[in-house]
Amino acid sequence: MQIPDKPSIEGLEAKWSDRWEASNLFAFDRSRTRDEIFSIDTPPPTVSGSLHMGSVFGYVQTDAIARYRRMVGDEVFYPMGWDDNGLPTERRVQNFYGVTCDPSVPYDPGFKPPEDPPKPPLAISRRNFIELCHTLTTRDEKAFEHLWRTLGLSVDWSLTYATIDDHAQAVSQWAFLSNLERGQAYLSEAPTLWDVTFQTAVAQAELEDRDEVSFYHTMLFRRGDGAPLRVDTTRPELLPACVACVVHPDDERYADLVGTTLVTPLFEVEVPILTHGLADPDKGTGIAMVCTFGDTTDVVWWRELDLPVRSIVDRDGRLARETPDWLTALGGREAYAELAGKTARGARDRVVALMSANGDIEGDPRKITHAVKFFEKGDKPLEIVTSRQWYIRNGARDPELRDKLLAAGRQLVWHPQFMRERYDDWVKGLATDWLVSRQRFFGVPIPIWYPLDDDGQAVVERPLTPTREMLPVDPSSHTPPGYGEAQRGQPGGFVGDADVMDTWATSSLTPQIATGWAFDEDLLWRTFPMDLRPQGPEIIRTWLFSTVLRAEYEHGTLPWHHVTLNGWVLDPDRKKMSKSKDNVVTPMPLLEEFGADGVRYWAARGRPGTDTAADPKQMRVGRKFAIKILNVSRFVLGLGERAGAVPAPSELGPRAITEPVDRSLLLALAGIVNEATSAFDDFDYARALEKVEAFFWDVCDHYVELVKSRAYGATGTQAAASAHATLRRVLSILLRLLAPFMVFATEEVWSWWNEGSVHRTGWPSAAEAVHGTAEDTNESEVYPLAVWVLGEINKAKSAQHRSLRTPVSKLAVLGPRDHLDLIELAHADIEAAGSVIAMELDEAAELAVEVDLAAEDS
RNA sequence: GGGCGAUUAGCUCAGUUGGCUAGAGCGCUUGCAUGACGCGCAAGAGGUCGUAGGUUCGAGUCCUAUAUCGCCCA
Repeated sequence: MQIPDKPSIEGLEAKWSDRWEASNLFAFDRSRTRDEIFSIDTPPPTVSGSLHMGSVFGYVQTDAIARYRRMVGDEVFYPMGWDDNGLPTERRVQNFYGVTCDPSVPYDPGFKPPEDPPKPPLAISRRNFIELCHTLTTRDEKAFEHLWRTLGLSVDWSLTYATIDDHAQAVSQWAFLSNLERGQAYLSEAPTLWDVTFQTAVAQAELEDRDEVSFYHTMLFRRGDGAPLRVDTTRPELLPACVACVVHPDDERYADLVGTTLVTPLFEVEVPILTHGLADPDKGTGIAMVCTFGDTTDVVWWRELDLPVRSIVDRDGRLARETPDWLTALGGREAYAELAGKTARGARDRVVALMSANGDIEGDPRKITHAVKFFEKGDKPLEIVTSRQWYIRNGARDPELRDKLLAAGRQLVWHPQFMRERYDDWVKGLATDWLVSRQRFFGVPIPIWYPLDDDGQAVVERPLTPTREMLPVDPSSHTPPGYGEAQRGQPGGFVGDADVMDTWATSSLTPQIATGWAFDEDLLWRTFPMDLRPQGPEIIRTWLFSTVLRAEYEHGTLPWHHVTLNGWVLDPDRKKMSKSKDNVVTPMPLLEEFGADGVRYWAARGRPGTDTAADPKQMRVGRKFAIKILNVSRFVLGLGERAGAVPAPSELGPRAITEPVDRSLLLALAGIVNEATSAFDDFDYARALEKVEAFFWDVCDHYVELVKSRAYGATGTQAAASAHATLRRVLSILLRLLAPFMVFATEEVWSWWNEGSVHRTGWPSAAEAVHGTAEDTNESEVYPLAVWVLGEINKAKSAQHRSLRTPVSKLAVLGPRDHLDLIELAHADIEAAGSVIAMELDEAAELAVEVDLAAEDS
């Protein structure tokens, strides 16, 4: 046995993570069967994001659960993934290298990114761009893996996947094709929320409302009788796209105008006045112009009132260059020519100027603040354009499916339970099917081609699909079955769908990707449906929901049995961390300062679902805790090495435990084992840690002090042996109870006196704690009573500012007979620990202690 | 505007189905060189449990209202 003289936690992370890796300690044994396996659907972190404490927090909590499961005998399937496909990566590549993707630029096989990001950015080909994405994500993934290893996450690294890798692409495409075959995916030309900066469609789940300052302009429309009618709008530039005006059906001010028509100012287009319940009589003049499309309400009016499409905003956010053919009046065509090609904002200023000059605007613009829809990653308001996009049905328009999904949410066990409300709210609030196509580059291609008719027009109703063996495919470089590359773009040939899928369309399949669905059926049935999905609460509506949806489609089951939701990490001032506030705390310096166990301790103290501040003070507590584990272990294990009056460890069997104080402590330990176990079984790692930690410190501060003299042999070999055996048993059990949290300190200590890793030993049981000792529950109070008496002695010494070694010339313990009997059982330990010269027990109604200290200077 | 959560000692938080004088850590104060640890040990001060009602023999815990903060969604 090698016990260092001065144990230290420095360097334990590197030492043990290297050994664990070398010995494949956390390797998954895929020969085990489903009932023996606990499988975890680790949420792949977005590697293009920064490393911050939020990344650490939830993953540590999950790791604690994984380690517990492994110790109770489960074979833990615990893969890590990287979420690297999608817009965040594209954006990071653009900023990092100073490039933009221009699909019209030819591929340059020898391309090297510039040393310094150039301004303006360099336009590069799609293929070069994607290569840079791969380069950068590979690099980012290494940084993440290093962090995870330093933290001691017990994942099996051989199972690692990335959402852009070939396997994930194949799974994603295969699931999409399955959805298509079953009619769950469909192509539709419809008004689509469009981000003009990223030039892509976005889905409902990616929307964000932001308050924007805007201005109401009062425009004068002309009634049939020539009289003016005031219409308020915040978007006068959309006037050429006006297709109707609506008023509320109960609004008597306009009742007699309903059914008549108005002529728009400046452009002189005749539009009907219609009624609709969504027209708000209190907004502006109570009469709204309907444009295709200014906002989502316009889309509702357009659909429900059966209005024509008169679109003027192009996909780049500018007004169409060509003058629309529905503008027939000469003045209108001239006015439009001034707007063509302008941004929405520029066109607005110009159209207001033109109308003011014409007398078509009344009064001054009025400032208002209203909610405007944004793409969550964008910084310009969304436009609505009509385009052909792929959708997956999600229950928004299918009550039967919606009910199934709600039932699935009830079947899933949520930790904490109240989080389920957010899922229910989301499912009930779904307005549109899930738009999955994106007009971007670094993503999983939609695995579809379209035949071209004799005129070279795509026949979108008859998409061409690949076989499973072909996956993953890139329709822009692979050819559909039965066609040759020469037919690409030719009449009678084919054309590939140029779009990629939404990143969630792949991320929603992490259970299928990880467990080998469609490609490794043997692994699938051993690990699916998975046991646990840990994740953050902010992605219930996206990730969790879409994963439940895909599993419902593919398997008709839940993807997992349990979901744990971690809380937010707040900055030390309890504010939400975000890059814009510049209060993001990065983990590596903290790991260096407090050690992985210190940081893990902080994370594991965060209750499930509860927001927690990234508080270095808590990490310092964790660091001291880890050091204490080393030190107390050194004491316990060092006892056996002393020659002389104490027994060798090999002589310590269960029968060595003879002292009532020791048995009493072990009874308490048995209770702690039970509490920690049931807390863990309920995924409440924090409660388990709290209970065990409190007991650990109690043992260090009270039990050890109480029996220290006896352990050194002051009252004979047998009594010493009882203390040794008890201390060793308690240490062994506590190390295992703490192993899921303090992974490095416990492993280090374990290695001093055991073969193998503490992380592959069995979780302790209450029976083990009291094994071989008479379970006399009458004795359970011996230890706490003895600690209480010793505390009273200490109090007396402290009150007189005396050393704790000051002899007690006389100690009188007063109390009821049954209590005195129990205290008597610890008589010798109390005397030794309190330096008591004479101790007497006197019967009394109330428990009390009288302490006489020896004279000061003796 | 709707939903959910939080509100307990100066700070960060426990308090599991209502039951004893409401706990811990940090910080603070005062001490202590004891053969694991001074990154330690002992003792102490510090709270009308956001507010107002209600149920109950009994409420930090249950109910209602209200305030403040946070998150999610309109």
